[in-house]
Amino acid sequence: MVDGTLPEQIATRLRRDILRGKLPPGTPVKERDHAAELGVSRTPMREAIRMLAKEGLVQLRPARSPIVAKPSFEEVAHNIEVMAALEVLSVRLTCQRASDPEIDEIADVANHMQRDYDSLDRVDLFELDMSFHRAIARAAGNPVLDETHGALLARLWRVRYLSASRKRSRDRVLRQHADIVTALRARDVVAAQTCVQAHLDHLLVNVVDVFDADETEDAPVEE
Amino acid sequence: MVDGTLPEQIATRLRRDILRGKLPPGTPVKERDHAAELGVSRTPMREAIRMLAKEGLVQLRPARSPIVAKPSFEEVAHNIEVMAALEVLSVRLTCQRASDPEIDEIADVANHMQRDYDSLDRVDLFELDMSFHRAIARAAGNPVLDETHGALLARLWRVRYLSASRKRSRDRVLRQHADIVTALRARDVVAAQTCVQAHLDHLLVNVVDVFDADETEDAPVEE
DNA sequence: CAAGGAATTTTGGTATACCAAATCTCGGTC
DNA sequence: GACCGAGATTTGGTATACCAAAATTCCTTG
Repeated sequence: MVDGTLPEQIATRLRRDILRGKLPPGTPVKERDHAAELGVSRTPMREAIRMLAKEGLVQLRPARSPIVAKPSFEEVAHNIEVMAALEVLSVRLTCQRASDPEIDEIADVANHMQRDYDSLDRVDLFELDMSFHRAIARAAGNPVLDETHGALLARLWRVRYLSASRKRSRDRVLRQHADIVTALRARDVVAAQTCVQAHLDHLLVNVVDVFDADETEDAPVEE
Repeated sequence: MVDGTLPEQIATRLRRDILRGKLPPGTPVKERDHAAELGVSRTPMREAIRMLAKEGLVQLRPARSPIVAKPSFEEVAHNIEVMAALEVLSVRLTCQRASDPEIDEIADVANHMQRDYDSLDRVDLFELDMSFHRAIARAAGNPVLDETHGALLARLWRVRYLSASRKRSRDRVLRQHADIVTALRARDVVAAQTCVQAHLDHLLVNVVDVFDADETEDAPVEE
């Protein structure tokens, strides 16, 4: 988890601060102040901010302080829509090209997640779920697909972090993961695509819940 | 075409040099030298190089000079594979959600291209073809899709630039564009997706030709 | 003459200082 | 009292200087 390059370390630090809520949406991210606070120069801080911008966590504005992004529901929905298309492509390619051991790697993640579901905390499980999706994208054997998918997945960090807190959908998530693995093993393209699409559709539903809860909470604040 | 920000100007300049062959693949891109040559500092040059890296034109290496990337056929094929998935998604969303005027914008590009095909030079036509694909991605009304697709399209600049020289496929390209527009107007999801997929499959075939010609030419050079 | 190591040079990484534009504030005027 | 403008301040953009790591080269030694 320890990154070598300084900008990445800074980005990791900022990312955590944003996700933990220490830097709420709308907060300006002034490169001078944050650089001084972390004891680094503006140059690597600048680069770190660009990274976060690429991930969609902060929003760059011309001749203006970048601010912590507050993704609207529409934006998140758009992200998921694209990600679904990429994962549907992934499972098709995986069914057609991947070797059995490569599919086993996906299965391993799913099994690990299922086995340790009760003993791990939310964040660990959240990381495992991300790993599952990454494994799917990687198994397709298309680096461009993997990279593009990874960029989108990174953008969903925050909202997925929130929706991971919901334990209600626990059984369904595990079941869907298992279904996907089964379909991949059977090389059943249609079934795999259907399962993946369903999985992400449910993610979208969870996101709707998160946003609903968030909005009813924000309403009285009159931002 | 005039950009305000200095890093973008530098990136544009470097991009042209790379595409024109002034900086052949494998050439190290030393930020010091190029910055001095352009009369700018290393800071914006640095940022420009990162941009080109994101576009896949140069390849960053840890503790090493970035070099001009030489995309292998596999990489290009992987790019096209992902782009096809995104455009298939695009036309589906466009059929389902776009307004008729939005579809008209796509048709305008296609018509413009067809009308002026003989009076424009290769580069202009190439730009128009890119515009057509961009228009498709934009009409879907999903900014994330548009942006992701745009990044991929940027990566194909070089190879598409080369394959645009081939006049053989002229009629087919125009016909396919027309077919896509027709399908979109009819809101025929299946037909539109089929047409788009076929269009990109043909692009891949053109790319194969380009690479074949390139390799038989490279062979005696013994790089 | 070859092989290994040390020093030099090259290169990217980082820090700092300067600049220009945009914002905010405060004072003056209508 | 409200509005407009000039100046001060804040902020990102850019240039430059310094540093540390890595590659190369040359000298020394077996």
